Amino acid sequence: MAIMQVQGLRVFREVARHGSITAAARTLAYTQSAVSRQIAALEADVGATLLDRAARGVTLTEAGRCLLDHADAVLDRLDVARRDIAALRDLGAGRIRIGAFATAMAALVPRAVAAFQAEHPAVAVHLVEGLTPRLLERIADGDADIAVVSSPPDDPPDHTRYRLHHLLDERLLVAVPRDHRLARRRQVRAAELAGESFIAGSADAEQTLLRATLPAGWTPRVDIVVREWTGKLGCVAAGLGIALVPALAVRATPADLALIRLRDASVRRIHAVTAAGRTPPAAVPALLRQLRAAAPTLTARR
Amino acid sequence: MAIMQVQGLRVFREVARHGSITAAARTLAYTQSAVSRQIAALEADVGATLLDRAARGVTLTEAGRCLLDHADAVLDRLDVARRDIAALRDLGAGRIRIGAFATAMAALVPRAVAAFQAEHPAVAVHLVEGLTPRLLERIADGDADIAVVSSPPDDPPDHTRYRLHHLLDERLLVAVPRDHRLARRRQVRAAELAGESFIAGSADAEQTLLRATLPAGWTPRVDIVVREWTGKLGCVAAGLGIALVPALAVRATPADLALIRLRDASVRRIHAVTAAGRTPPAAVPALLRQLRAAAPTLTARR
DNA sequence: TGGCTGCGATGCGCGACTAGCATGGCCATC
DNA sequence: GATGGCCATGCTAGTCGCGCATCGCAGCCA
Repeated sequence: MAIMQVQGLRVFREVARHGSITAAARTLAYTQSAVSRQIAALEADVGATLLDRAARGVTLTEAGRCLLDHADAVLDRLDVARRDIAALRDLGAGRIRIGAFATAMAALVPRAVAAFQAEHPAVAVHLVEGLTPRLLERIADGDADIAVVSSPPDDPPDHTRYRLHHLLDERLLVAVPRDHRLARRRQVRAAELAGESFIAGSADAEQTLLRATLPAGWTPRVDIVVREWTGKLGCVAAGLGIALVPALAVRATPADLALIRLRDASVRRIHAVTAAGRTPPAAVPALLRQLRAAAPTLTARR
Repeated sequence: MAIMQVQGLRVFREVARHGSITAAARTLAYTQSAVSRQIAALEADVGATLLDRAARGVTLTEAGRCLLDHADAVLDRLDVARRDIAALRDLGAGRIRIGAFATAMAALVPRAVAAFQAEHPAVAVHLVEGLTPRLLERIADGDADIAVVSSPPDDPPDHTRYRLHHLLDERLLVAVPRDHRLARRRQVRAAELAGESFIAGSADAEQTLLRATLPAGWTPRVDIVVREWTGKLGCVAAGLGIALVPALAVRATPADLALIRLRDASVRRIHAVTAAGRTPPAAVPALLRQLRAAAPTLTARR
């Protein structure tokens, strides 16, 4: 048995509106016979007479009136469905869930998101900060749509599970006081920092940053631990030591200290990551474009 | 372009439920290829990818989840429509608007309606009392579904505009006091009533009742006018005169008077009338059956 | 690592469906 | 009684959709 064709309902609604099969056929660009048959099929389907045929057009029966209500609702709902999906596609609606590691949250992601929202104000943005492994989990589980993660060049996220969109390679900077012996240098080698006292964000964080590059067995001397960037850089400015600064964390060069490129430090590769097998929300490519646009502004050296 | 086939939505819902095209195909008794194509067609129609195809089954995309909501609503609504129409057809719902002239309201219609309601308690019954011409108007205008009307045998309602369902021919009775000279008779001729004093319901109502049969120029003598049947029959019992009584108005023979069949009075034909060109609500045939069942019980002479 | 299995996509062919054409019947109007 | 408008229907051709078979791909296991 035919299963209540949408086309049939559409035709039926038009017939009901016009009170005439012929008139409905005209506006639908069908022949009268086609419409007549559509109605007949619909009647056979629902098992009731829908129209009373008279000399001048047709009239709805009780069953016809009943069906018309439902047909209107159904057709309207289908229009809504079509519109909703189009809105999702054209970024007139929807949602994007973004994950990013802490440093990316400093400037890269906020700038990209701001530009994205200016372009697509109807899309809801969810932001989550986290460490790279956890962010990748979220992507794999479908709990986030896109994540900005950092990874060593020799250990990128599994490209069979993730689609990687390279954004930039993050340089590591060294912050030194204005009067430091290296303050005039544009770049230094890590080895030259041996013997310096490091001001760290946490006891072993800088070790992680330097580990890949520094000679094995060499451990930077950490005398002061300061959590916040402002405090850390304040200590540097006061001459208490030097500090490693990921380039992404720098929004503007502070006046009272120097930032020197660490020449041979392993760069961290910054990727935007999406799930490999999944069709991303339409907002993802748009945000990706903004991330790509924002990335160069943060790698340029001042 | 195809217009969002219902079948497509149904298939899509099943696929979403199972998370697998093959599994959905099995439960739908289709081949995997058919379902795969249905989904592809739906995707082309809405202009968005609905499923992510993985090695183990499929997952909904954002657009897919969006469409699923709407598809559920639409399919549910179609089921409701089907159910509603079936209910109308099977008298599990709906309404019937009945018109009837006053005398029919005394017993015929109430009995039929009572039996009908016992059979189909879900159908709402609207009752309207009125004169035959007005009732016929209502039928023609679609303001009533069925009407019980009376008409002279030689002037039935226009059968091109109305479907007539003959219920009974109503005899006219004469009510006389128990000690009246005619009280023992089973029937009388109208001519035998000449000279009698009539107790009428209204000044000229009885003339209407008798006009067709009585010799032209003969006018029954009306001395007393009493509106109500009970009062009218009370007057007869008290010996104040005799009265004409439509058979339908008699529910039980009063003990204190005699009812005599008026042999040559023009009978009134009682029809149930429906609109000729219109499909009646399903309740109409059912009520018609009850009217036909109730009619004989009111024509049988006690 | 190579066969195996399960899943979805697709080329091909046939059957069913459906729209169009032409015709016929019915009713109202002139 | 003729005419015109409206709906139903027999017939035909084009289209669509399903099934069959096959292919490609990914994960699994020995």
